[in-house]
Amino acid sequence: MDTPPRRTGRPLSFDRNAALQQAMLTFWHHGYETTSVAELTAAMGISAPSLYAAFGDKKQLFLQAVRLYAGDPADVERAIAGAPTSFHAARALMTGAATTYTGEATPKGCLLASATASGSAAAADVQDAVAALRRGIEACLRVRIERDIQEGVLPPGSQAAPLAGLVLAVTQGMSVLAREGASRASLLAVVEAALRAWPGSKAEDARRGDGTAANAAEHSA
Amino acid sequence: MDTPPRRTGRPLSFDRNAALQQAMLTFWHHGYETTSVAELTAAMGISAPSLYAAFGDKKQLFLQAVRLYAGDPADVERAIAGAPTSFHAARALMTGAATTYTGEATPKGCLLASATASGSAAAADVQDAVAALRRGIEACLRVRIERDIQEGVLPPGSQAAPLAGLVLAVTQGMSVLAREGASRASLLAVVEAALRAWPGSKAEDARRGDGTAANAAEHSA
DNA sequence: CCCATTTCATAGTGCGCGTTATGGAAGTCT
DNA sequence: AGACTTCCATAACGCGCACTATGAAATGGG
Repeated sequence: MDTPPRRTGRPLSFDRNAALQQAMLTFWHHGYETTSVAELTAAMGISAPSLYAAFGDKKQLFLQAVRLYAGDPADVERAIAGAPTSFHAARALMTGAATTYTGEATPKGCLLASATASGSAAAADVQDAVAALRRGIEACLRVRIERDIQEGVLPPGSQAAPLAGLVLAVTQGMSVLAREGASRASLLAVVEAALRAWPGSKAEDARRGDGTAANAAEHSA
Repeated sequence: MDTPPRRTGRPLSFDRNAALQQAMLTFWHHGYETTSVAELTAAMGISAPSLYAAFGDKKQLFLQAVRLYAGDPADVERAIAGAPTSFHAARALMTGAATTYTGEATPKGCLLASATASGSAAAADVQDAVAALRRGIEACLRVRIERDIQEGVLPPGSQAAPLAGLVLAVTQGMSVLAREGASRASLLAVVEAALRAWPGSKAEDARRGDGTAANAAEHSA
C-alpha cells in the first residue's frame, strides 16, 4: 500500500521502520522546525538522498513519525469508548501520558506538544495535522463524558466540555513539566490530583487505585 | 541602569521600549528559534545594526522580551503570598493565564510555553532561563499551599507538590488549547473545573465567583 | 551476459540565517 | 565653527539550511 511491489533493482540497504523510529525520536527530542535534516540523517544512519527517496521530504517524514508516535487514532477512541466510565478513560489517558513522557529510553515530554508549540507560518499545516489529533481525542472524551451524564454515572449538571478540556490541558501541561525534569512519580501525583476534580470523586475514591484500562492512551516504546 | 548616561552623539531615532514590545509580540507569536532576526527588525521598525547596538544579540533580546512579558517575579510571588488562601492564589494564577492567553491584541497562548517547548541544544540556556521562571512560581505556590495546610485552612493530608504541579500543568496546557483557538470562556471553564480538585472545594464553593486577587499572575497588555 | 531498474555515496545547489564592517548623517560639547 | 561621539543605512560576511544532480554499485529479468 505504501510500497507498491518493487519488482527489480537494488534492494534497500536499511530497515525503513527502524529509520522511521529514529526519525521519530529525533523529532521528539528537538521538535519539528528545530530538527535539521542533517540531524535526521545522522540519527537514521542514512544519507539525505535515501531519506528523500524513502520518505518524501522533511514534512512528510514528520507526519509519518507522528503516525508512528500516536498509533492508530481508532485505538485511542476505542479505549475511551470502551472504558468502564469516563473517569477511567480520563485516568488512563493521563497516566498513559505521564508514563510516556517520563520514559527512560525516550525523550522527555510529548512529541506533539513539543513539535508544534512554536512554529512559523511555513509549518502551519503541520500544526493543523497535530491539532486535529488532539481535537479528536478531546471530542471523543467529551462524548464519553456526556454519555456518563445521560446514563447517570455522573451527576446531572456535570459539564463535559470543561472536563475534557481539563484532561487535555493537564496532559499537554505535563509535557512541559516532564521536559523540565519532573519525575514519573510526581506527574502521576499530578494526575491523581487532577482526578479529584471529577464529579463525584472526592474522598470516597481517593485511595482506590485500581487503574483499570490504564495505559491505553499512548504507546510506550 | 540599563542605559548609562549618554552624554553626546546622535540620539536614538526609535522608542526603545516600543521596539522591545514589538519584539516581545513577535517572539510570543512565533517562538524563539522560529523567529528570525529579519522578522524582528521588520516588526520593530529598525535595521539589524540598530537592533544589535540596542539589545545585544537575538538571545539577549529574547531574554529582555521575557522580562517584559513576565514582569517582575517579585510581583507574582507577592500576589501568591498575599492571597487570602492558596485556593485564591491558584485561581488568580490560572484565570490570569487564561485571560492573557486569549487576549484580542496579543498572540494566543503563552510566550514562555511557546518559545521553549521545542528547542535545539544551542538554545539550552534560553530554556533554562524560562524554566527558572516557572520553577519559581511553582515553588512559591507550593510554599503557599504548605502554609495553608499548617494553618488548617486545607485539610491535613493535602499534598502541596501535586497541587502546585497541577496548577502549573493546567496553566501550560491551556496555552496549547489557546493556540488552537480555544475561547476565553472555555479556558475559564477549564480553570473552574481544575479548581474542583482543590481540597475541601466541592459543591460548597462551586458558584462563589468572587475572583479575589484575580489578574495578578501575568500582565495583560 | 547484458540490460533495465532501483539505491547508494559524493558533492553541490540556491537561499536564508545571525551577525557585522563601512561610511556617512545627526547630534552634543567647547 | 569644528572636534568628537553616537547612530543610521547599505551591503556584505560565512555558515548551515532543505534539497538535488550525477554517476557508480547492486539487484532481477531476458
